[in-house]
Amino acid sequence: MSTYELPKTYDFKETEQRIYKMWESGGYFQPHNDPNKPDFDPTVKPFVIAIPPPNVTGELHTGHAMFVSLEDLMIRYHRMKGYSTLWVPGTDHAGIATQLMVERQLLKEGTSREQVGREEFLRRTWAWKEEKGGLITQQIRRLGASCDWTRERFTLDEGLSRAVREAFVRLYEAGKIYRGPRLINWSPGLKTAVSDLEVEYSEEPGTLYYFKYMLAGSEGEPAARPYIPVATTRPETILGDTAVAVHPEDERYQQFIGKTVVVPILGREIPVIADEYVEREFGTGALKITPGHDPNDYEIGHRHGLAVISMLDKEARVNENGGPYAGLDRFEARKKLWADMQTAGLTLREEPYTLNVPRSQRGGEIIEPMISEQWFVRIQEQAEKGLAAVKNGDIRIVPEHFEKVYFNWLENIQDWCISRQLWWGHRIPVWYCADCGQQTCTREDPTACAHCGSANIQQDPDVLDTWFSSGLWPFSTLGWPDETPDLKYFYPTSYMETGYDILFFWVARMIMSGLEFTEEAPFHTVYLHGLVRDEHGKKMSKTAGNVVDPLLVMDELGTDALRFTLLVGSTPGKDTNLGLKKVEANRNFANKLWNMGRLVINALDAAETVPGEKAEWTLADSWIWARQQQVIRDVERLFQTFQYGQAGQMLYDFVWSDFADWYLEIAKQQLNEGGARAYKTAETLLRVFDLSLRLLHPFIPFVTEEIWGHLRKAAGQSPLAGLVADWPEALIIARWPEIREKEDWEEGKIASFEQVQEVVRAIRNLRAEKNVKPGLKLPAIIVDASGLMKQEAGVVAALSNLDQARLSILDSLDSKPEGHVALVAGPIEIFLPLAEMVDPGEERARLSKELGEAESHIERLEKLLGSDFANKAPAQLVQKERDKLAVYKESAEKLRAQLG
RNA sequence: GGGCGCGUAGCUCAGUUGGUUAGAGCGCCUCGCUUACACCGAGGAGGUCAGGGGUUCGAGUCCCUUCGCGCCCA
Repeated sequence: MSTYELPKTYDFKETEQRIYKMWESGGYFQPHNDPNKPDFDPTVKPFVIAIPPPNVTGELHTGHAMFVSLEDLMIRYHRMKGYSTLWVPGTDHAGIATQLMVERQLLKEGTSREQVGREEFLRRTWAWKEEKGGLITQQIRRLGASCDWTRERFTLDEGLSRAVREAFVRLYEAGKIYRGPRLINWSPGLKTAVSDLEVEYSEEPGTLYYFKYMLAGSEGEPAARPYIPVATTRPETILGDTAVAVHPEDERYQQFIGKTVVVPILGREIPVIADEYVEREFGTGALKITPGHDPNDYEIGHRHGLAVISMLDKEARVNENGGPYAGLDRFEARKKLWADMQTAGLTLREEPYTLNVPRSQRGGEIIEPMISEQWFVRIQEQAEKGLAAVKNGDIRIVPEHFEKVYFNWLENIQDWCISRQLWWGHRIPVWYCADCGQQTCTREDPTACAHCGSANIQQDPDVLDTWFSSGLWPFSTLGWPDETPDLKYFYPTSYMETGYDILFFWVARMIMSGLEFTEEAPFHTVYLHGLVRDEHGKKMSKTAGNVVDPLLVMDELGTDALRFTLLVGSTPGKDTNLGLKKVEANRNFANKLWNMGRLVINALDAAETVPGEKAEWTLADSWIWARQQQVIRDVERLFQTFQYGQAGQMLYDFVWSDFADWYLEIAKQQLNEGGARAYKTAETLLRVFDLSLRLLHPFIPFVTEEIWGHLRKAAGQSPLAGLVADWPEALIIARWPEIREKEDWEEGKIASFEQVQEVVRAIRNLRAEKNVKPGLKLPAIIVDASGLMKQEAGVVAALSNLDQARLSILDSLDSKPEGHVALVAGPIEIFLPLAEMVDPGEERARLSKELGEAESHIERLEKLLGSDFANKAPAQLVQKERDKLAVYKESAEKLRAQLG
């Protein structure tokens, strides 16, 4: 009979890799409707996500685990709904990170990139990428990611490089790109420009230095000469000062405006200007202006036509403009200059002050604002289009409040510095002619200057910001600029799912690039998830030692457990805390499902043959079915509103608290009855469990696929084979449960079953309270006029461990039976022969307490129903409260009778 | 300086368009290895939803305000 033996504990280690291989080799990750194949049907709707490409140098962290879990959930859900689903995977070349990696390696070998040369360096970097670059994609596979690996891309591969080239040339030709000296963020360690977004500001203790800007041309003793007191946090930049600014209405300095002052030590004369930017309350109210080394000063300098002096070189050492300090490091120069100024009597005082220090996101060195010759994209027009796309609803951001953040950034955007002084990346496709000095920018590498024909041309040495190529990702991965079948069918993509921390870095740039190059929004929905933090909400960091390694978690507790933990309890856009305890609980959930599967499979044996007569559904059958329909409706609604966490929680509760705790226990009884009842029960078990597995599959794909496979096989060999005949060969491509309209009978059955639950709980509660031996089957008298208890006697007896042979169910009872303890559950009374185990005083106290509770509810509800509530609240709601009141009144009456 | 978010059980967090007895996991207490599961089952304790005010028949949920914490932008 029993042909199916499954181990008692779900073995995820044995299962996960095998299942993943089965999926991948089965081709299930590829869209079922493929525009490159002859049977392509253009009317089938696609659902597409472009993966946020992880750094090719990267190793799996919880952020990856988060986005993979979410995107795989979205993808699997849509796949099951019948969309032609495509999830495009790939990696990002990560200019700085990768270059650093290889440079470190070279350093170990005692050489450097400069020594080996550009060509050799790139060869080594590619070699490194080929060798180690696949690691992250393997790790993403472990998470169960159902992306189409046959379409995997890399930002530096041939196709994507062509897309980058095309994009650059188009912008260049349209005059939307320019080269020039501007103030940018310079990383002296990496010796490259970095993006504003790659600079972090940290509050650090520092000093505010007060000193004298002496009025030019004044005579006499230095101590008596007029001066403007100025405060600065960076005295070394005095060497680059080109003005002193005061507020135009500041009475203290009125007489200085328009005059000139003398730069300490250097002796240059610079003007005193008036600008409203100056805060009169800060420092001395007079501000030194260094346009070459401060963004705000740069602005002011621009307004006033001031000279811009760069006083630092690429390694942040003082250059020839620093006079006697030339050659000194920026921090040494600070000390030396200040000391010299002290000697010269130009200093006033020093105060401790908290600085906002710009530091590189990578490496943490102090970033230097510097004037540098770089390439920029004119961003204004693109930004306006990007704003419009969200404002007019072409793109929706979830959660909505990030729209404001997005608007705010785009409204204040600066031209985008796209050149980087690196070697690893897309080289800027511009050649300079040594003869005529003109630039040549073409789609194919030129051999001669486009202007004078000279062969004496040289390519710009810089590469493009990595985000330039990432910005093209949603369409470059589909073949753009070619009008490939993939691009035509799958573009625009559907969702862009990523962390809110790269809303500006990436999402905004993709939107702008998409609109610029394809004239379409690259996706219609942006879903942003929060950061993954440790158990106590702290940011994970190596120094704090609280980093959770998703690979170790998967080793110990399984991929499904990790995924479910990340998905459930997290809310869009909000940070999530990841605690191992939670993962463990979800590991247990997977095991619970496994064992439910074992029970259901065993139950199939109970349905020996297809019975001749038909059995009606029992109350429990109707209840679990109605409950599940409710859950299907709710889950659908939650998916539509991106509330995946809640959907998962709801499924967890349904499966564990309703299906396992109640229905399975009742089903065991029904199976024991044999015949048509057992058959019908097995059928219900199979159907409800099947739907549960389908609903859970996007959350926990491995365990559901594994159990479902066993279920399908076992059912196929049973008399219930007809039920599984239309199941596909794998759960991953099974159909998502369809919503059915609520039918009239559902609410009534649910209410009746809840009445049964209440009676059972009341009896269990009393047994526990009075320490009745767990194994002891008690006789009982139940009084119920409705007929429900008579009908459900078997269920009540089994679940509350009553002796059914000694269970009498009466319509009414004139007086309380001797030697019994009374329980009241709404309109139903239960009498258990426990009087001898119970102290009468205690018993009265228990009943009085219950009566008190009922009476307080009655009072509350009568007051509520007597108020405006009855007139103003929806009728349905008022009726609900009236019904409740009736039940409490009935209970109270019964309890009063007991207390007699 | 501007903007955003958060404060719910001992801990970590959920909580639909406001609907009247606020949920989960872990932890804690009492029982129980009953042939799906001890990665389990049954029962229980534990909350003036940060404080104050307002709107409403009704507020954890909406508005104002105070306090505390966090993030983003300048």
